[in-house]
Amino acid sequence: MEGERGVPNYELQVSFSTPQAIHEMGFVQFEENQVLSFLAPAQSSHQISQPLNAATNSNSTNSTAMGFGHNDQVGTLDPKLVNDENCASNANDGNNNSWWRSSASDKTKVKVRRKLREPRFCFQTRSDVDVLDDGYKWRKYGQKVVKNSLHPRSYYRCTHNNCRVKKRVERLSEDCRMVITTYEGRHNHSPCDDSNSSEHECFTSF
DNA sequence: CGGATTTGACCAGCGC
DNA sequence: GCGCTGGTCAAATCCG
Repeated sequence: MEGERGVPNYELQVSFSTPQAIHEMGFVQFEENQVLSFLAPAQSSHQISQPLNAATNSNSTNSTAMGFGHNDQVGTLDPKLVNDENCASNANDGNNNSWWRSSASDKTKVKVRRKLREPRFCFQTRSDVDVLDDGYKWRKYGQKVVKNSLHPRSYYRCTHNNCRVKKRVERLSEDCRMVITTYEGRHNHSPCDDSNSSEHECFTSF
């Protein structure tokens, strides 16, 4: 399903929380109240780096990958979530690499899991494929029909060891070609080279 | 056969 | 307290 590595024709909308930049670039506000996005010209996806620099020059340039460092959350999160992250991130760091599937089925771990919230970043893309080739390898671990959406939401995790980055992918009900990708967390590794496409160059430049 | 995906069940959080 | 919803788990299934 994740499969089609072919020639996706992305039209990128990257979500930021810098209203100024959004305004200047003619960004379009995205559904999550504090998450904003811009629309890059179709078939010229690489131009994304330009607005990205403008929007992210204050931080994240040393980010190893599109992990959107903790500093990058720039208000895309509601205070509660931020609070949770602050509380939970320490406990999260340095865990073993199989924190989500540790056969331990004790409820306490589940509880802890629920509290963990990483910085989130939203993309809105126009694409025929659900999963953008961002250079990372993802494993699908769930799919859910969400309310007010005609399309199911898919849940992915980065397959790299010790990397807990997750992403959600869903299509807009109003426009089934629009794909909303929400990244959660930060990659602690470089993108894998299993893709020779250049798309992930622009993604990883975040 | 091993890894990836699907899918139903379970659970926590939230609003009423 | 209860029901709804989103997020995750894990067994079953699929696929290369």
